[in-house]
Amino acid sequence: MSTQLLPEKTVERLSQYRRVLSREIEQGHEHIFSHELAKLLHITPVQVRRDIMLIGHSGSLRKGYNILDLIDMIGEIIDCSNQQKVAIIGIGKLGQALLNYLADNKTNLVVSAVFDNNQEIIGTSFSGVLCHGIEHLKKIVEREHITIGILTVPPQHAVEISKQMVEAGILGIINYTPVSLQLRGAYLEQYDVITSLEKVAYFAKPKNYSMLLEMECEK
Amino acid sequence: MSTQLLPEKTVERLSQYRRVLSREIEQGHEHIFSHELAKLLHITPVQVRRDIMLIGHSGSLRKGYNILDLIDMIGEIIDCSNQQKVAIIGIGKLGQALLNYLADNKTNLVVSAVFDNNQEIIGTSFSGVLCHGIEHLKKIVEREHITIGILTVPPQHAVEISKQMVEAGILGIINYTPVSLQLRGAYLEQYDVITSLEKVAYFAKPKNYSMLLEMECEK
DNA sequence: ATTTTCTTGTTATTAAAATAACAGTTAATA
DNA sequence: TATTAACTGTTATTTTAATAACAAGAAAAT
Repeated sequence: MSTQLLPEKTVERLSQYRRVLSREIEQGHEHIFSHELAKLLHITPVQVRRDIMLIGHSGSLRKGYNILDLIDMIGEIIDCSNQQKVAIIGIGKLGQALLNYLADNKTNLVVSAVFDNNQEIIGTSFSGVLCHGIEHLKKIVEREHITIGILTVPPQHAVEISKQMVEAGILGIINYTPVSLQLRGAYLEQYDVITSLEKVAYFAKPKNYSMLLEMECEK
Repeated sequence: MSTQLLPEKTVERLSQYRRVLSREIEQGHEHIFSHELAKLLHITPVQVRRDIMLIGHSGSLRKGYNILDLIDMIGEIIDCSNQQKVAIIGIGKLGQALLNYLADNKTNLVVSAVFDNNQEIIGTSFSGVLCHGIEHLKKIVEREHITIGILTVPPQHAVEISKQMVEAGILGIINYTPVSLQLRGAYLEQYDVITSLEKVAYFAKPKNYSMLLEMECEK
């Protein structure tokens, strides 16, 4: 277990390594080379080796990396031995979609509660997870030891509810609303749907895309 | 209109500038200072000025930037004068959620078609957009001059359908499936739901979060 | 008129991430 | 036993992004 923080991008890739590695295990593979893992994710072997170096893992020289060991190691780094619990706040279309994603993909993160303010759905279950009224946020987060929150409420409630989440003891929030938040007391990750689409729009414009291609050729 | 490619991060911020600037216009403001715009997005004034410099826009020294001019300029850069058209491929929960986002937020990107392979929903409309069978992708993309695609199909179809999208003439794809793609012929942006959640899990872990805070203090 | 204040625009520096280069090691091969 | 081939692990370099520093100019204040 390293005592230093890992670079953001490395953490992201570790998550992806783990996913493809589980598939390799299912296919009966025990070891994998850096160039094989790299190919699965369309990145370079050096990047794979560097990431694995940073987490302090070692491969063997002619067999590559032991897949199970690597999966375990990544698990300890990302989600600890004790599984972290997640809450989804705002269980509209996006919240439900994300819940399905988490159910389908095996991750050690488990959604323990969802919250909403729509009286009609409070008390019902989504993929087996009970929906609570938003007013019970603090109580249930504390009781269930939930540490991660997914924020998918309508934008006008984002600021207020994000504050409540931190007060309730949530340590990490991923904010899917198009509202820029600033929190102290919890790690915050923003994802802006419109922005990433507009970014694609910019780089996909023929003039810009051809400039990109030219730059790649120069290398 | 600059002839050089803008940095990715700048493009992302331009998208966000535009959104908050439209709100400023609605509130009757005509000009804005870099530090005001920065505050709205919780970034630094220098970054705002630098981005605006890169797109070749100028503010006035004591009044700041003319908001309408800036919005227009960003529009020309991101979506051209001629509105770009978007298709959503795979209109499950996530696809529908994204469609709502695009409808709610004003952006110059307009969803012109959605596609699915579920016979029951083909022919029905989502937020006023007709759902077509996936087999008509090429025909409709060509007819409607759609250039951007949002990929939200089940993972097992991601590779095959992404190829069809490029063949159909789509120039930019945002891939929400947890499958790593590599395309030639279109700009590709990946977004991995699980990965970003696992990243939050890592940095939210008390030991890691406190290291982050320490690093900020040192500055 | 002159000074001060506050802002933009731009260059210089630092930090983060990706890439390249290569040393070192093991197993297979001659 | 020596040699080659094919890896890993690590350091060095380059690229990209963010931050800091500051010159220059317009309005306001004196």
